[in-house]
Amino acid sequence: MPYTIKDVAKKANVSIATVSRILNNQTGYSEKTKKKVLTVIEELGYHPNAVARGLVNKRTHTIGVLVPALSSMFVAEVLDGIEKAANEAGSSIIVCHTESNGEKTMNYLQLLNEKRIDGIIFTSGILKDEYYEFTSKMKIPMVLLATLSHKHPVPYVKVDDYKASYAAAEYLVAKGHTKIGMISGNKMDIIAGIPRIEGFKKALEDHGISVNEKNVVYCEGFAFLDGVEGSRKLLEQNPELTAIFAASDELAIGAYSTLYQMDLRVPDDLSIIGYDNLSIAKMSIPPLTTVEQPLIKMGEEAARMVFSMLESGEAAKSRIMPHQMIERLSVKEKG
Amino acid sequence: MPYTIKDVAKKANVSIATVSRILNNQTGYSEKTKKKVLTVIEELGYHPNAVARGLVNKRTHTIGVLVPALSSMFVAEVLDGIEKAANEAGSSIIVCHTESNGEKTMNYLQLLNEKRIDGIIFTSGILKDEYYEFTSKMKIPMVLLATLSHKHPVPYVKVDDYKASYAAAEYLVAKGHTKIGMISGNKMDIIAGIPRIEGFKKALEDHGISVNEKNVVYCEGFAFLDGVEGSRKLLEQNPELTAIFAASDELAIGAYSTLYQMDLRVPDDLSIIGYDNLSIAKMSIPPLTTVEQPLIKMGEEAARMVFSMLESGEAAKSRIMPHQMIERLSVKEKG
DNA sequence: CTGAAAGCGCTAACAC
DNA sequence: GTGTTAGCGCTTTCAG
Repeated sequence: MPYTIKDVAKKANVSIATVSRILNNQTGYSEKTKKKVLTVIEELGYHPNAVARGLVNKRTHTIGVLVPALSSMFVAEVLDGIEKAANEAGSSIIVCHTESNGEKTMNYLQLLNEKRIDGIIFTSGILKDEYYEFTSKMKIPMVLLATLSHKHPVPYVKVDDYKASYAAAEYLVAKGHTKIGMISGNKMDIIAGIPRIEGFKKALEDHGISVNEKNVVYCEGFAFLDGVEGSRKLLEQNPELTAIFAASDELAIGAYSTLYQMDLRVPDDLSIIGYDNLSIAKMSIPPLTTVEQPLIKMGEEAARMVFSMLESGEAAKSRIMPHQMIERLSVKEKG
Repeated sequence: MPYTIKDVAKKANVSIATVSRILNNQTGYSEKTKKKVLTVIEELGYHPNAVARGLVNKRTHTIGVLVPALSSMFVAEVLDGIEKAANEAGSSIIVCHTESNGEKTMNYLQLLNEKRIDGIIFTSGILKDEYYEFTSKMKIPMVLLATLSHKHPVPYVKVDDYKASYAAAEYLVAKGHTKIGMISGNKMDIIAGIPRIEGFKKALEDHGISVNEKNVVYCEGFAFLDGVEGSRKLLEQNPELTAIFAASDELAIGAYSTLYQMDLRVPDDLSIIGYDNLSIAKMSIPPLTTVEQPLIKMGEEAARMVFSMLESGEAAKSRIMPHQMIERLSVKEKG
């Protein structure tokens, strides 16, 4: 049984109020009693009970983080940033693995609500109406990470997918490519799907390259396997491509695999550019040129936004984080 | 302001005690009042405050997970399993990123202590004396994951590193290799370092292959960069190797990179076998043959052990999880 | 079957 | 400066 504030008070011959004041370094006690109390605390190895504190303060110093998948490198990096910033702010994170499943998500939201967490970070996925309604009833700060909502007024931190994709496509064009294909994620995905496809198309158009529907292939998601299938399909329907833009690094690495099986070399036979700059990007052979999303920083930023909202009581304003071209060896200058 | 049990009681014309009984489905109320109370709860959208509950029950339904690095695929998978099992048991996880740093770890332990978490999972790293002393004072279940302690009586769940490495080396031998090198992790690491080295050496010896110190190279850690450097060094000091055992998949992928730069082909010029079976193993080119640690299952198991200790009050017994050879294409039959 | 009341460990008026 | 006391929202005796 851990010691309580009462034990400290008794042993130091003061009231619990005094101990509390010293603990929260408020005013209203002499240097002398402070010293005495601190000594007792030290002796006892006393530490305040955060649960009790939470009950009275209505602050648990814990935030909830909802992620779609835990064993993805994307999520891992984002979590890294969130955890870091949370820790600096004296808070902990509870991570919830939603599998992008509506029911699971609602259950987690319920759980987080009961635990009276201070804020929520909702990562990459669609913010459904029911989520929004529930969380807005909770009246705690929420921020969207690597996603956004056109419908609900929730601040977000993300990269500009449209522009980043535009940049990727333009990079390929600048390297002399004109027959460029794209392996995209889900075309129903309003966040990471459509904008990247549009950005890609627009860049080609702006450079006088006509885009045929045969130039882009739509996958289920953004995973490795989608990439191996997607690239196969893309190459079948359009064998003359010299460069491919993959909407995620995993997709790109998937493409590496099928190209290898087709006995095609990157970048000699085909150039590839990815999106994300996950750790696999530099581990692959050849190292993958890609558009970086500053995932760790984005996580930090999202967490900081939650804390600032908590303090100010005002809605934070959304942040578009800068993307960046990371040039490695998977794109070859053409001609 | 969320509704409280009082609001429910008042609206249902019963006492809070009755509401509490119904909430915890105990006995001592009529079907009729139960129905009435449940209706009110529904109408109000009432949900009990877990913080208040935690204060009286001394159970927060939260466990703390200490991990050395967050953006590692190894940790991501293990977390996946832990989260899953915790969720099934109705608990949440607070993840703490220690960076294998003693001070940070102690701070986290302190924090977790104040938050009155129900149990701890300590993942891959050395359980220092000070950690043990602190946690044993907390008097809550702790289990070690992918690590163990010879000194302190803490249950663990892990693979048998010695045997798994033995198996890896033996596999190479069975494929006809006799000039086999190893890229090991830190040789000071009593958990993941030494046993793997010993298992490797023993396998070779048992098959009549003498092991020279030139056959193994010691790295700082188990990361990609260690692998690129380690393999370079290994090949320099012993150019006639035909196969390499890397003590982690990341180390193996690092080796892929330097081999590629040296214009050596896997597996034609050199066979490679890894350890872990992370998701990169199947994404690499060629797909990596490796010894699997069932990371997700290990995470689940660790969590379940914590909960069973919580219920029974007794120490769980440690579990050695089975490793498994995953044959892919990075090892070539020789001769 | 049901309610009153004490108490979990702490904070925050409010007194002195 | 310091102590007393009333909660925070809930569970749990103990009466009835």
